[in-house]
Amino acid sequence: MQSPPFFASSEPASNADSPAPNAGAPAFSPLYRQIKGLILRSLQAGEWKPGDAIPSEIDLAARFRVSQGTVRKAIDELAAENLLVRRQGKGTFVATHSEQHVQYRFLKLVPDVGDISQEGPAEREIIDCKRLRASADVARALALHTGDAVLQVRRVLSLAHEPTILEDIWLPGAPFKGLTAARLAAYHGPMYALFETEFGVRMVRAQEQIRAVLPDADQARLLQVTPDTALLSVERVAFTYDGKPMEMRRGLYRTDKHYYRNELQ
Amino acid sequence: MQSPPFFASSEPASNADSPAPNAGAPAFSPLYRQIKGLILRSLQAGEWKPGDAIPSEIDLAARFRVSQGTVRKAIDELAAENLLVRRQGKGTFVATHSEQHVQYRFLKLVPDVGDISQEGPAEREIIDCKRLRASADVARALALHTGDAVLQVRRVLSLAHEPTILEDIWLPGAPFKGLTAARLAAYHGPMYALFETEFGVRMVRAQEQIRAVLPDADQARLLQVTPDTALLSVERVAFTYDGKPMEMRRGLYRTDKHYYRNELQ
DNA sequence: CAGTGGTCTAGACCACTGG
DNA sequence: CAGTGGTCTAGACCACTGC
Repeated sequence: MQSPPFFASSEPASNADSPAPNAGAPAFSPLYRQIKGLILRSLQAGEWKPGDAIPSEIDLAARFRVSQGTVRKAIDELAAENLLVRRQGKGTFVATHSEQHVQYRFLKLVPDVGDISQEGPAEREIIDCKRLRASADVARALALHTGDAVLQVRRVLSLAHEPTILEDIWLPGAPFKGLTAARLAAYHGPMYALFETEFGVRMVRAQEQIRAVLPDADQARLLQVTPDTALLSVERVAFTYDGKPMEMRRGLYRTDKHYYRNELQ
Repeated sequence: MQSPPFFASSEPASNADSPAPNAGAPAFSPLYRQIKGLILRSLQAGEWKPGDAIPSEIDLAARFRVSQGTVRKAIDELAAENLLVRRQGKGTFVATHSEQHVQYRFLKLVPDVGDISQEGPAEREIIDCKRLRASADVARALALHTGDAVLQVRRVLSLAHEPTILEDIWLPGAPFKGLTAARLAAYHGPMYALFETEFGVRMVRAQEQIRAVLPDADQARLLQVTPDTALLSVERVAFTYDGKPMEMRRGLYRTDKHYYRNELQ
């Protein structure tokens, strides 16, 4: 192997290691993080699509002219972030929302008794799907300007044949041009899988803000509860590879037969 | 370095890698996991206390007669699980709830504006602290029998001088013999830090079940809200090194000026 | 069987800490 | 400066998959 090739690279300074722009500190970045950044860039660029195998560690080591161990450490981190999935004997694959046997990776609601798979697939009903102008809140969450075009979807998910989740979803208009209620209704599988295959938008990370609220009349009716039923309000912003917010979602969860599960570590 | 020493070891089969007792499958366990198990055992046994430095990687490699890289991988996993903390140039330390600058590691409630440190330290008021017999629910959560002695604590935490969290805490009687309201009130710092220093109980992991509820009259009074205020119910079970549940806790959170924050990845 | 990821080793060198 | 964790390499071998 030759000397490390990327320290004086002509690559634009778009490393994935968020170097915290301190003018004074050169912010040492180890080689494996630079490799990680290059792999990430290939993922963003769509060189390998969700579900695909990426090249073997040996191939990547040759491509980047580093040792296999260095590639390995880069892939380790990407796998820990759920961007890649390793399968011994087979290869390393780009994570996808489609074929994951955990159908809803970001849905933390589980039934009091049994598990989510016993309830069968969620029944989905699209209540509404329209284009409108972003409110200040939505614009801020999606890093848009107030008044920019956004798509709003309202839907109800039923678990065990009981309406359980009411969601309002806001999407930036441009990347989701062509998304309609019909298309949503026709698609079977997680919404994020549809985003992947139809719009090339891959959600990799999200953060949620959870509160307890009482529903308004509309919400109560759609969830078939009385207006004095406390509900979980789950506000989510989801991000793509490059860290851009690409979805905002506000869910109202009934928690009479389910709970939001969280592991602390 | 000599040949790996632990494959035919006389150690009792208490590896940390949960070998899933399939009689048919020998369940290959790599060396670094066995080392991890041994380090974990030393942690459980109290060989190194929270806040202490553990021996250097070179020392551990010599002790276990493996390469530094193997020790390193074992420590990597323990650090990823927040049981150890690495500090370059200084050493590897046993994680503690005491001196962490994130004072409340397991508390995910954050203010709508600003951050938790701006609100100053939480004011704590012990409402009640008594010994009683475990109900069926509590016994199940703590892996006790119904009727076993447990300690129950009720307290209110105020953030920004406003009562925000009402907690009922149940602890198994035996390990917490001698814990009184006075002792709790006298201690400044996280309750889990007190558990560490005074009772040798170290919480390393927890899971929470979150629901939306309405308070009863007592609860509403203590939190200074009206009974029609929706609150977050956060039920937590916390575990020690050996995976034994050692605390059950039910928190009621006001979410009018705070929210429960969760990162999904 | 070849090809993949997974483990283990040994040694060199770097970055950071504190005396 | 010595001691710590952090990086990088190179090579050997193991475990798993699928042809």
